[in-house]
Amino acid sequence: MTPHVAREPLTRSTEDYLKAIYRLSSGADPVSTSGLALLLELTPASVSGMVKRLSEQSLVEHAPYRGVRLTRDGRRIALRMLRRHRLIETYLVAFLGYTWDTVHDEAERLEHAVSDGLVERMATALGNPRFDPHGDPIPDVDGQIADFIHVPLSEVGAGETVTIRRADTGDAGRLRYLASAGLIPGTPVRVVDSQPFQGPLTIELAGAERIVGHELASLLLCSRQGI
Amino acid sequence: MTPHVAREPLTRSTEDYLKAIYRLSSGADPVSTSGLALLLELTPASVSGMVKRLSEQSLVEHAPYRGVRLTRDGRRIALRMLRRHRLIETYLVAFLGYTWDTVHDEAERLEHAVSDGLVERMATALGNPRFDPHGDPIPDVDGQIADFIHVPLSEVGAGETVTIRRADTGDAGRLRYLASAGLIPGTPVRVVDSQPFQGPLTIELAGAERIVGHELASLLLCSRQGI
DNA sequence: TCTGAAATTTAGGTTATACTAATTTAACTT
DNA sequence: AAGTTAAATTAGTATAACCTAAATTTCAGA
Repeated sequence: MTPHVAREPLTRSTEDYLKAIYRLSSGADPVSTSGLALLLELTPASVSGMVKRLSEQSLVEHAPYRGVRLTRDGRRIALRMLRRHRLIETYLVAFLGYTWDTVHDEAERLEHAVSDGLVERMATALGNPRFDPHGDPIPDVDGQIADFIHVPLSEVGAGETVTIRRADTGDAGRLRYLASAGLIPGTPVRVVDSQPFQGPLTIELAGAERIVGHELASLLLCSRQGI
Repeated sequence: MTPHVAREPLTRSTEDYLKAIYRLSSGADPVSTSGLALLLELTPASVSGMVKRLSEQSLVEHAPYRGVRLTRDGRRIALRMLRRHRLIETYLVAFLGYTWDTVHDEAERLEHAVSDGLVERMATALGNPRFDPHGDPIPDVDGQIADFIHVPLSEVGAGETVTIRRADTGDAGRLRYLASAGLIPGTPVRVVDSQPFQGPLTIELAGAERIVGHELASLLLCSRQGI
């Protein structure tokens, strides 16, 4: 179905750049060289050079001094990496005793080494999950990705009930704390009170009330509807 | 316990070279450049260059024009790769539906990407197996590797009973055939008759008699004692 | 002991990806 | 509109690991 252009094999760097560009492309605005450099922990000069090569391979479109964006091919690869990453994380948590705050680095390396076949076997073993342990949606084989509206918990009005969907941080300390507090994806939460000016929230969670600071609440992305 | 020298991170090539050198070091004789080149599918010139670099890192000892052998450090790394490779193969077969003739390539890539932690989790999930699906012994965490005496089935005398331990080939066709014939590691076999001059063998396997050609019989390495 | 073939190493070149330093472009301020 | 600053690019260098071609070493047999 998907048209596969015969192309030179992807290097690890190529995969990392495409993934990073995808990650930074919220909305349609092009991604900046410096943003990429920051995320990839490289110098802007290195990014400039690599971006030029990626654009020669038609994986990105580059308007010099203006920014990069993914082409259709580039996006396809980025989504494939995202699927791999999230499925690997889910697999490690489900079958090998990892916790959601420790899977990232392992997945980061494995995603470049697994074959499509292995990824699909893992998906099957997991029952084709649609979300990873952090609540992030897993793209399907054709690159379709669930994209429902997320509201930071900090912006939910008092009285409203929402379901936690994602913890928008990679920080292990915060992730551990959130998990220990029961604030994990899939959990329904009712906001009892929300103080203004970066103030704390009072929430009802599993029948009990609890106070959450503004910073953590802003990381918890929630949805209003069910699944 | 094991003294770990702080050293620059191992590249994928380094790991592959050390593994290959280990593989070719049967006995104590040094390994030849051309042998390595053949196994790694590289030119001898490339191997020469890399061997020099490895010896600067004290991972091998190189006597120019004479051959290479692993140092203690080099051997430790080679055995770690072997453990990874064989545990990954075992895991893929046990948990993800792979067959013993299809795991090699996947393991070949994964062994460079997994962490020690993941390898040990897989080992635990498998109950710390001592042999992989091909019957090859898996080195333990300290690099100890089972090493019992192997006799090719073709050289077992009539009347003797042995246990198949390893299929000494990477050829998928042969592996598939052997499996379909029930000739897999762990299986006890009695040699009923053995014809001379590369002739076929008659064996008794699971109560039934069966004829096996000399070539395949020579690939089946067996042990005389139990486990 | 010499010699020539085979094995090995060295010399020099290529590619991918990084770096630093220098330059160019864009954008903001006044 | 000009000047300043921030961002991005180019220029030139480095490293790992490969290659081909040329030179060197080893060793077996005459």
